[in-house]
Amino acid sequence: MSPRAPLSRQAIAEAALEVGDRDGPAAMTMRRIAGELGCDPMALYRHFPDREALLDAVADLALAGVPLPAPDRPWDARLTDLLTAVRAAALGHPGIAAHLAGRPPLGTHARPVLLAIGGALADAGQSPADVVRTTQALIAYLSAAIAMSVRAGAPDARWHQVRAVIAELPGAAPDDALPVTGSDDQFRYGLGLLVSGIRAVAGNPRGDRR
Amino acid sequence: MSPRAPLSRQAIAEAALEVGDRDGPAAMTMRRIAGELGCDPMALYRHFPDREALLDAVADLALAGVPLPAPDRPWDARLTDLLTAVRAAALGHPGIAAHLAGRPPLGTHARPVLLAIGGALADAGQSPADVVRTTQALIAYLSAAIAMSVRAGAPDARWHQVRAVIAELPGAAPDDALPVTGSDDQFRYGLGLLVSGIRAVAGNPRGDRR
DNA sequence: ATGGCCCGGTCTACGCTGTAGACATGACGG
DNA sequence: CCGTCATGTCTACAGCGTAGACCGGGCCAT
Repeated sequence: MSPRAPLSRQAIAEAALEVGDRDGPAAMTMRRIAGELGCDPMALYRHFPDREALLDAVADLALAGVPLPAPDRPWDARLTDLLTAVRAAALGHPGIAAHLAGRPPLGTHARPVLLAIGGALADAGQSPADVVRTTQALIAYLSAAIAMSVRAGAPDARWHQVRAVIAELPGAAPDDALPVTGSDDQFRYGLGLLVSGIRAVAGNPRGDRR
Repeated sequence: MSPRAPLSRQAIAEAALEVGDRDGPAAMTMRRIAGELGCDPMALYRHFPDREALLDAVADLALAGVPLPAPDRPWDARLTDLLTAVRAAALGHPGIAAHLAGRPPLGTHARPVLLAIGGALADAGQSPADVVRTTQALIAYLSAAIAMSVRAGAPDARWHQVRAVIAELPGAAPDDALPVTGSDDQFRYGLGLLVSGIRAVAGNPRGDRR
């Protein structure tokens, strides 16, 4: 009696994201997603060529609504805000954070973010070639950092062992004085390293707008 | 007639790596690996609790034989060499590079590498807490950069689109003048950014040994 | 009005997956 | 000689992605 709204890429991706959010990335199967929507699994193939494409759409959807910084702020502030916002958006769906690591965001929602990053770097005085290089480096850091940041209780706690190994270095501090893997503190620090590196190479270190 | 050498974690991981190398990460199924070894699939479970554990061992194995730099060289040279060597080792098995991205290397073969990185950073004058932070940042960059570096013909060519998007920035150079995603050049550049950042923060910028 | 066509959704079925649980075998220690 | 244990095998199951045939209904040219 309720003939259900027609499917769409958007609606499917949303349902998939909800499933993944609730039960982890492995739960995002065609059958479970279809169940969430109350339709036949094969219906999904009318909108996506295969499961991989659907998962790409989910990753992209997770980036919807990332706020873009005002373009009149200094490039380094814009850069920091952008990457922080992307990470926050991804962590808003902790169940699929790991899923994002191997899946660079390139869809509709990700493009403006990517372009904003590039714009900030251009304002830092980088050449187009360096903008490409730096953007890729930032995305690399960002995506792996997101994967690290799944909460400690998540099924994949592998990353947290990095800390344990380093704690064995001679002269290391007591374990509980070390920063937690994937913490906000940890992320900001790494981001700060990259921004410092960019500043050291850039032609516009003061960060004025051009 | 040939009763086959007994299985072992090492032998199984090697077979799995060979399968993944040859036919891609999705081909590393319990049945295919067992087939490669000429044994029953269930035999693998006598040596690994489940498939995930086996794949962890594969990731670790890919890092076997990474050369450690001489400890009397400056910290930044050691750092650069280490990360470059890890990347080279991973790219020696291009079929599974993507597989490594979400799977930080923490096993037997990876530990000395991790400790060497930590040692270099300590020599750079970092506090133990900063060593942990920086190491994690480096590993984050490294693992995603490896995932980016699978050759362009690989099944997962997603990363290469980053370049295309950035090429649309106003004033960008012609597409073929931009660095190739995941190239050696690209990797070195990002690594250089991080090292510059470390140097800017470090207490021992000249890189002398302590 | 009518015939054709296509779009979106459904159904069935196939080959493959990870792995639980029972069983065989052979080595070893008492 | 018997029990115990480690190792490898076999069978079986639930679940997976998806190919291919089918079906209703809306659209459009005639």
